[in-house]
Amino acid sequence: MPVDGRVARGDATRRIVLRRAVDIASVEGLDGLSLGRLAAELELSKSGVFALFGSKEELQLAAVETASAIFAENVVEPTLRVEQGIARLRALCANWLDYSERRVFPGGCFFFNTGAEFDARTGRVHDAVANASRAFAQFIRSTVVEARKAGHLRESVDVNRLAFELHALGRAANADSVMFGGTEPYALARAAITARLDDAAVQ
Amino acid sequence: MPVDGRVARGDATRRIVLRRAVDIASVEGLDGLSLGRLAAELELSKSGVFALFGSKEELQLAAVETASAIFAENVVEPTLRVEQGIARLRALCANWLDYSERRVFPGGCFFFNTGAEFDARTGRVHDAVANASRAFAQFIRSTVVEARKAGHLRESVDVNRLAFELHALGRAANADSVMFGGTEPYALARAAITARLDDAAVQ
DNA sequence: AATGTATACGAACGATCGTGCTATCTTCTA
DNA sequence: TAGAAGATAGCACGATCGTTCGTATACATT
Repeated sequence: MPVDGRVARGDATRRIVLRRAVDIASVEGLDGLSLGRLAAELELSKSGVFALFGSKEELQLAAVETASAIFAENVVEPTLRVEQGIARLRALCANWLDYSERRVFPGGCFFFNTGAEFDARTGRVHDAVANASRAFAQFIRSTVVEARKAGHLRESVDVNRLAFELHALGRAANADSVMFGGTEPYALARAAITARLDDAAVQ
Repeated sequence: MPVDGRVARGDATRRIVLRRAVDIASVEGLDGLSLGRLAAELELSKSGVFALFGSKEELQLAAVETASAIFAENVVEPTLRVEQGIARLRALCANWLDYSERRVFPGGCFFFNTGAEFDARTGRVHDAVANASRAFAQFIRSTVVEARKAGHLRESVDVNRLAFELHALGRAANADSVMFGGTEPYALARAAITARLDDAAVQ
C-alpha cells in the first residue's frame, strides 16, 4: 500500500500537534488548550493547525484519543503481558502508579485532570473522557474478576468494591503528588494496595 | 459598631457574586469563571463586578475563601460537634460523603475540581487551593491521631496511611458519582470505609 | 451644606479566542 | 506535463476576555 506523501505529511504534523496538545491539556486542561498557543509553540500557523482538525472540539477529541493510546501503551499493554490472576492485578496497580509517577504526561494522569474538568459538563468531549475513564475502571474490574476466577482471591471479596478501592488509591496518589510534590503519596498507595490485596488473597 | 451603609451594600453584592461564583467554578473551573458571564447571570455590570474585586485573580481567591467557609460549615463544624475518637472519625467520613452527595456545590466537591485544575500550575490561586486541600488532609490525619490516642484504634495502625486511604475513598466516590451519575459510588465508599475502620478499630 | 468616599454603571481599550476565506506551496494522478 | 488534491500560511471577521476610564449615585464626615 503506497502512502500518499501529502496525507503522510499531514499525519506527521497532526501527530506533532497532538503530542504537544495532550501535554498542555494535562496541565491546563482541554479548555486551556488554545489553537493560537499551540501554533505559536510549534511555530505553525494558527489556521494551519485549525485546518488539520476542523474545529476546536475535534482537536480536543483527537487529544483524548491520543492520550488513550499513550495510556494503553504505558499501562494496559504491559499489564496484559503478565499472566492472568493476582499477578496481573498487582502489575496493573504497579504499572498505573509508575505511569503517573513517571509523568508520562507532565500534569500527571491525563484522564484524572480532564475527567475532573469535564465530569459535570455535557457534550462530546465529556462523553469521550467519560468513556475512556469507564473503560479503564472496567479493565480494573475485569482484572479483579479474573484473579478471583483463577482462585487467587477469596470467594467472599466484592469485586466491585475491591476495584473501586484500588482505583481510588491510585488516583489519590496521583492527585497528592501532583499537587504537593514528592513521592510519599505513591509509597502510601503502594503500601495500602499491597495490604488490601494481601488481605483479599487466599492464604 | 455602626456599619457603613456603602460598605454594607458592597459586601452584600460581593456575597451574592461569590455564592454564584463558587457554583460556576465547581462545574466550569476557576478559569471557566468569567466576569462577563457572572455579571450577565446576576444582571450586574461587568465593570461593577470587576470593581468589587479589583482583578480576576482576586475574584478567584475570594471564591476559594468562600468555598472554604461553606466547606467548613458543612463538613468540619458538624464533625467537631461529635465526641473525639473513632466516633468523630466516622462522622467526618460520613459528613464529607454527605456534603459531596448533597451537591452543596453543583459540580461536586469544589476542592476536588479546582484542585485538579490547579494542581500542576503555579501562582497565588494554586497556593490557595493547595493550602485548603492540605488543611483538610491534615484535619483527617489529626482526627485519626485523636482516635488512636483515645485508644479506639489499634496501636499498629499507620495514621498517615489510614488518613490517606479514607481521603482517597471519599474523593473517588465524588469523582465517579459526578462523572457517571448515580449513588453507587457512595455506597461503595461507605462500605469500604466502614470495613477499613472496623479493621483498624480495637476489638 | 460641603467635601470625601464607596458602589455601580456604560463605554471603550487591546488582546485573544475560534473560525472563515484565499493564496501558495507540495505531492499525486492522468 | 497539466491539473487535481492536500497541507500550510496570511489575513480578517465577530465574539469574548480582563481591564481602564469617566461619571452618576448613595452614604459618611466635617
